[in-house]
Amino acid sequence: MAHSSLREVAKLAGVSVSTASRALNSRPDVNPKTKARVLEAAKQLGYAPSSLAKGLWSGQTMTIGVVVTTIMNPFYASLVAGIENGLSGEGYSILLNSSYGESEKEFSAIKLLIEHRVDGMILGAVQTHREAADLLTLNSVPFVLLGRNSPNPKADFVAADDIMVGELAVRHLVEKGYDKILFINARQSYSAQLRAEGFLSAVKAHQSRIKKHWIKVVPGKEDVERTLREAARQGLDFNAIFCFNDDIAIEVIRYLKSCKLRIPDDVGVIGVDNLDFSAILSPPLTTIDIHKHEIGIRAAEVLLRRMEDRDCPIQQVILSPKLVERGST
Amino acid sequence: MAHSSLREVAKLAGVSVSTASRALNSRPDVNPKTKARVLEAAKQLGYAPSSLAKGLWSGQTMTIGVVVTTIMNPFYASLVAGIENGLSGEGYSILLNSSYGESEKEFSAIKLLIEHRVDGMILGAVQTHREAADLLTLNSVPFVLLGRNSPNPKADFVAADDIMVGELAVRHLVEKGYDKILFINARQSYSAQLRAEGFLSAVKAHQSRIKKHWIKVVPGKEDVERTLREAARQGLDFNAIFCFNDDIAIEVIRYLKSCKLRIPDDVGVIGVDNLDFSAILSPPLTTIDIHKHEIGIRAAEVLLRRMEDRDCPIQQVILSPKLVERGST
DNA sequence: CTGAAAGCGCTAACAC
DNA sequence: GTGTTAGCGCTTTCAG
Repeated sequence: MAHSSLREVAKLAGVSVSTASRALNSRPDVNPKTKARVLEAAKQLGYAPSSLAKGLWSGQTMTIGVVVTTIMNPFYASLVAGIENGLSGEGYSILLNSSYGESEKEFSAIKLLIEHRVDGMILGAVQTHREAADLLTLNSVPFVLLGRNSPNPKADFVAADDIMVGELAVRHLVEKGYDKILFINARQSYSAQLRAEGFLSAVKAHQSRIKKHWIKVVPGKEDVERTLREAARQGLDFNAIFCFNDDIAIEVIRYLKSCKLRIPDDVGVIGVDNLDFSAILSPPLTTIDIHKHEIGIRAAEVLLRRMEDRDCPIQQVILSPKLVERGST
Repeated sequence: MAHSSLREVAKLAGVSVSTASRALNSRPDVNPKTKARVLEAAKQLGYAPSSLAKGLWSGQTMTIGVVVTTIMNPFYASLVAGIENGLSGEGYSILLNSSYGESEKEFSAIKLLIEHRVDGMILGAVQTHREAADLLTLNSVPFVLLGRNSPNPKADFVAADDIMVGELAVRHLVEKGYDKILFINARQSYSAQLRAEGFLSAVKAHQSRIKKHWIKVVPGKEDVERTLREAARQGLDFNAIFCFNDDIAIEVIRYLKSCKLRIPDDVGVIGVDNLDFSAILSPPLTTIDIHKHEIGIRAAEVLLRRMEDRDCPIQQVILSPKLVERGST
């Protein structure tokens, strides 16, 4: 026995489909007795109204598409949880797709979501495929970017203030007396670019108290150790490392420990993201909290606003990061 | 400008809807030139076929509903990622809903998913509401349970061998020379019950080498410290703690450290789940890996099998856990 | 208060 | 090869 339709409910209740529909939607103009009969029939059949048919009619599916790199990454998991918090209260469900950081997959994910007629989308920032952007506008699907993905996006987005992230890190390290700073940055993302900008401008601002600084880019966290070995070979005598995120910071700490370097005495380490486990490392990791969960919540809010008024002014929310000082600096 | 329909594509290409449909679905019986014209029109309009209409017709939505406690929990995040891995290759998308461990929310999530006409569901184990189960069977929606939720489930499930989890922990602790073992268990879940069973049977099997043992139940990880304080007050002189999961193990370690107890010398600690951060704690946490990601993948496989043959025999996959020995024991 | 009928976008017979 | 039409499940005018 498959899903039962409104027709079957109506038949069982001995009324017409339209009456059944009215009853189930609690319309005022229906005899209480009839209504009761319909409700009873529905319950008996385990009737669940088809969102498909409803959506086809109303043009609303009550689903929101979400594309992130991968939910395995606790950072994105928090983000998605935030989105859910902001959304499920309004009756929306999340249609989840992963891009695994590949622009190609991101494109097909977006396409798929459009086909599913999601009412809106929240897009974790890969460099969005040109074709994807076209599709989005041609179908005029409301969407919000997680993190700005270009210097001057003409779309709604919610992001951390990445320039400030770079600045905060440097300022903190300087205050702690470190004067030879290595920044291990991630590759590619616009976020990374902005953090480098913030890093450099802060270095300049504090130039009297900073002897040396370097920026090294790693493709992934697997490459951290190799990069640090190289740095050693090149004679980089850093006494502090600013890591693009906590994931990288872990690798850094692991390597430094294996070199018998003491943290924070010989080398200070600071990360970004404030992941749950950061607090329980030893030493506990100093990090910059960019409010990942909050970003998700705000993204949901922005999207809802956009959905309700597609012509409202562009919404660009930039959240200020916060330093969380712990034992590693 | 909203979504364009097949009719608009057809009009722009100067053909009928059926021809357009055939062209877009690469049917053999359509003139190559016509097809090209249709494809061009579709591209120009950014046409994306409506899954709603398709689903209404075909009875398939190519979506799978997933209900877990919360994606914030890295354990469930891994699970969901595993599910996605096993599913997205087949063209399915995931409709995600959280239960936050509340039976009430779980019920509405299931109901919502049925309304969305998901082709199948994967359910993280809360004690599934009676009404929910009825709805599931009445609508004959294929589903798979994550973790068995009762002694003798008549449904497909994929779960860790929880009895063995309990046994492995005890055996390992005994081999390491610990002889006074405290088991900090979780509340309510059937999993917890089975682990306790395994724990007790192993204690019995090794009774010559175990002096004392206790089981304490904690409602949540926030209650760990209080529970350990109580234990101390009661004079429990354990020298090893088996924790229901790594999350709890962290709290335990934190507390033990604050008491200046040395791990693993004064007290051994073992957890369950092998979360990513377990390896980087200090000391690194000995844990039991129940293959969370694998569980997700297998659940996807089982569901696909069930969907393709709704009458195939009940599938109950039980994965053997594996001890991961590290510094905490 | 209730029923009949049209239509949302699509596919698959069935004609031509 | 291509067009016409019915119908998937629902809501909503429009008639009674």
